[in-house]
Amino acid sequence: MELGERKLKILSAIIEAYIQSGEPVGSKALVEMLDHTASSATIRNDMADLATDGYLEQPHTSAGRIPTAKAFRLYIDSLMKRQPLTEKSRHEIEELLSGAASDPERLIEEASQALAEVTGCAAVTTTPDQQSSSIRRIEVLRSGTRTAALLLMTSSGMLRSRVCRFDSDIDSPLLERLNNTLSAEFLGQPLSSVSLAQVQGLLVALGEVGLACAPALTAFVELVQESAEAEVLLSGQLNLLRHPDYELERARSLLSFLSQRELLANMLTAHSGGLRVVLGSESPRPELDGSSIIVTRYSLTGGGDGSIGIIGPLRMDYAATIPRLEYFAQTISRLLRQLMNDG
Amino acid sequence: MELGERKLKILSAIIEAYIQSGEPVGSKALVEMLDHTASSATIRNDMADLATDGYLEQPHTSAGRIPTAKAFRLYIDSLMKRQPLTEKSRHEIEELLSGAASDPERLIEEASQALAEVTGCAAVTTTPDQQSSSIRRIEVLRSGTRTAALLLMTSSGMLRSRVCRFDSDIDSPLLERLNNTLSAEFLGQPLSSVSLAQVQGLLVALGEVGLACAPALTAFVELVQESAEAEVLLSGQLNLLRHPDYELERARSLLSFLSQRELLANMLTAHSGGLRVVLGSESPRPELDGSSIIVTRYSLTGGGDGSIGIIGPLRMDYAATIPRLEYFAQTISRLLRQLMNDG
DNA sequence: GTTAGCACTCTTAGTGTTAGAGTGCTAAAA
DNA sequence: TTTTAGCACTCTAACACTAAGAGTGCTAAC
Repeated sequence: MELGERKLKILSAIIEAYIQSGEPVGSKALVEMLDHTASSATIRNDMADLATDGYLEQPHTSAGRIPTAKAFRLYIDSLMKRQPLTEKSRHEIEELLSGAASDPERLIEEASQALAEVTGCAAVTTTPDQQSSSIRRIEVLRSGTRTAALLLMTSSGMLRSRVCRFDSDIDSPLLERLNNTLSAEFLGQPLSSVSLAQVQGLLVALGEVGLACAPALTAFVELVQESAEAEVLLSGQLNLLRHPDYELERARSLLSFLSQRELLANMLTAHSGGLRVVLGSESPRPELDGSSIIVTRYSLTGGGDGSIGIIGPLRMDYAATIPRLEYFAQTISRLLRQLMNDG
Repeated sequence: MELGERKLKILSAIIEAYIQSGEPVGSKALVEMLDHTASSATIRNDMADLATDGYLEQPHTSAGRIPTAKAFRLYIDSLMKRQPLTEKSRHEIEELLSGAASDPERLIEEASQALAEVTGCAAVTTTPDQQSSSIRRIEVLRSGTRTAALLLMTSSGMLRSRVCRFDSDIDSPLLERLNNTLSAEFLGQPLSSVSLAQVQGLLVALGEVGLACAPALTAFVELVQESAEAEVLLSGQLNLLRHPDYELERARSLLSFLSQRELLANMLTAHSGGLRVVLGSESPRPELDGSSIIVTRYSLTGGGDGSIGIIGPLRMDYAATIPRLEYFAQTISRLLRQLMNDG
């Protein structure tokens, strides 16, 4: 299985040509690419070997060769020469992100859009994992005779609010009591530690007003859980429709998969760190066949971190895209740390 | 231009057959549909007349006829017999919506998804117009040495929050002063009345701490403006890709148009009330050609109202879809009123 | 191990043909 | 005057056929 140097060169050339054109690559064209260092017959022999080793396949007898997933894997893991970002594109990215909001969630959303734009793929991000962050502040604010606003702030700077309805009229003392109880119980606690059981305990502790507060407590638990789970943001789906490799059916099934946020979240959070490339055909999901996912992680000082990645056709310019994605992750990490540090 | 009764029947039959099959309709098939009340030759003559009047067109000489936009217009405005909702589908809709959240924004979002599911089209809604609603509560809550959470509640029960960064460290007295000032100035005021000028006046009134509060004031104005403008929610875009009338290019350009939320918002809010059907080819937007938009409005007791509609192929089952949409609008109005009334 | 040459295969584009669907027209019938 | 039957005509879709071109695999020579 050891591939000789020439074979590797041929394989690289085929992959790069295929990435560019999307067409099968023939021996004649390869002679040019390799600067006539070998004849077409030699190249054909090597190609035949590469095909039996599973790196190449033929759409039909008299067509050129197409790299298989195995070939892409090899290319991405060792053959590929990363294309360093030009000063100009660094600048462009910097520009796109520096205008972003000071709200961390918005920053990530805007970064996601920018990434989609820069790479021409769909971009997917998760908001920072909040499992390890804690509750910084809780407020229950009256907003009507029977409604209140529930506000939750986490140590990583995320803000979540929702309207909560009570079953009966509420008054200020009730809310004050609720407020104090919630704050006393949960302030500084990690989000992951808030359990329904604990909250039910509070219901008892609140005594006669406990029952009246039940809807708020339920809403509070939901709010905490909602805050704790990383949210998945998807941008630039339309880019996929623009790419010639996606015909309608494939695009539809991919987009349909991407709209199932939980599945997507699992894919993204499944790995611990570093860059990861998942080639569609390697994954068990048939919807991902013909597509490729590149994910990496950004991290906050507070310990939280999140995923950022792109999804596009298998035939993607990895050498240029991967450094871009990494630069995005770095920049987001830096900006978020800045936000947190003097937050 | 007066069309005789038979011609109208023929036209209706053509439209309905075309809606069902998507194929050109021929005279022979029409003989069956009209229960042999006329011969194919007669029908052909009438069809020729309808074609010269601009109601029908031929893809090519030896094909059947396809209804034009003019025909659809006539059909929708007067020919069509609305298909009343069955008890079962009423129930289904009721079911889908009753499980929805008590937060009005979520309710509308979930309704939008349900509508897309029920109609098989893309659904589009706007959150209630907040121009006429007023500020019910404002809170600035400290969340870090230099950050605070800004919270805005409106009379219609909407909740908006955002993180706001200060340029220097903040303390409780500062925030209390800011809070009091904002509340005193804006509580009960309609959202539309909040102007940058007024806020800048406050900056002066706040005296020495005014400058320190500037970021919060800017954020406040942004938050108000953001709350005031109706938000456009889009669901079920994938449904469009599933429909055979949309090939890739048409779908792409439509989805691309739909992603421009401001344009969409303009289209939706352009009319005052009642149901409206916009046939794509009638609109100046080339992206909408071949598509059709049906919009109506839902309303709140508080005076605010919003749009709800669907977007799908021109060849749509209007007779069944329109009553469904109207039922959605009614139900949402009712649910929102319930929420507001004891809110 | 590499190369030139050549027969072979397969795709693609173009052409011709045919069956079928549907029309428009004309002349007769109501 | 309106409706109908009949028929010639047109156009499409499907199929088969052909020729050109691209690319391979194999063999024999270098």
